[in-house]
Amino acid sequence: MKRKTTSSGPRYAALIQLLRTAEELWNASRVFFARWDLSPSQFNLLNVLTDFPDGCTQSDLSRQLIMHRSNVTGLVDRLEERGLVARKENATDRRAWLVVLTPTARKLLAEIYPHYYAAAELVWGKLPADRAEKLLTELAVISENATRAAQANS
Amino acid sequence: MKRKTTSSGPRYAALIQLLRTAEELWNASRVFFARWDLSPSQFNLLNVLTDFPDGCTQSDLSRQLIMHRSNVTGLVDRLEERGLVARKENATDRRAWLVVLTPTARKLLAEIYPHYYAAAELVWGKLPADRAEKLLTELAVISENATRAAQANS
DNA sequence: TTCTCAATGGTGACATCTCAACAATCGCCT
DNA sequence: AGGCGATTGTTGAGATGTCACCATTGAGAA
Repeated sequence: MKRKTTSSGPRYAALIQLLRTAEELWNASRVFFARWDLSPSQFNLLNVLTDFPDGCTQSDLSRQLIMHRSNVTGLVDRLEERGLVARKENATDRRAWLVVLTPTARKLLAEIYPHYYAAAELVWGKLPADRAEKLLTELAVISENATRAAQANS
Repeated sequence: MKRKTTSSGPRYAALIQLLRTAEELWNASRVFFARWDLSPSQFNLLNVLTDFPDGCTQSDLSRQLIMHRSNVTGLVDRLEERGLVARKENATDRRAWLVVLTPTARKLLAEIYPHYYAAAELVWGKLPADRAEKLLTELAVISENATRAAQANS
């Protein structure tokens, strides 16, 4: 398995490494939530719902989770089958459902959160809070740049 | 749409933001490569292959791309249909294919790379090289921590 | 040599995601 | 009131990803 050494620009290589790291983070979260038989997307959905005690439209959910509406359908379907979520009829808008957490889901989340907090501590490790904040700020800028660069037509 | 204010630990919130940013980066790369009708995974596969002029086993590819072997099958299938990749027989190991780039793929990559380099410049923006390097180092540590934290059973 | 164990690639089942198209409904404008 | 464009959720096609299982092949131990 011979391997050539690449002589690409450093920023190009760094970008690839950045994407790689992003992927690993996501994979780690997938492994983490597998303990409760949840996917990261499922947990994110439940987590978002805790902020909306009165329920949340599927379209709202799709915006919060940055995913396509059609994807929310199946996600809610499976969570509903497991009894973690319920679709309530919406009196003011007969097109839209109101998705709400069930007590079962609240119990499950209460069990998960302490582990998640602990994991967050482990993930950030000894990195001081101000460094972590700076890292997040820089990452946010980079992410915006990436979104803009992706659509540039040059 | 009433929204409660969450009072979770800052590191927990920061972790969620980190994952969110990682997702946005990945999405941006998806938009970017759509111009050439490629998915990020397809580009990554082709890009890895440029480092292996003599070809590469599908298992090797799966390790390089950090994905399951069975996923490489379909990925190579579709790239082969498009004439970007070829499966050569392997004399020394009759189980394994040797996946190689076609001239068409090399031409396509030669067209993409300048755009990719330019995009990398845009993505990193004014961030000085030493800051970028530090960010990547910290991210790598975080990623390792995440992988470890995901498997912790406490 | 033969036997056993590991590695390779393929398949099927399934979750997750996108996109395009669709019917139902809403809301606004005339 | 009527009409029209936008929004909502669903569906189907298809790519991407995991996992478990399988037959074939390789490689080393008995």
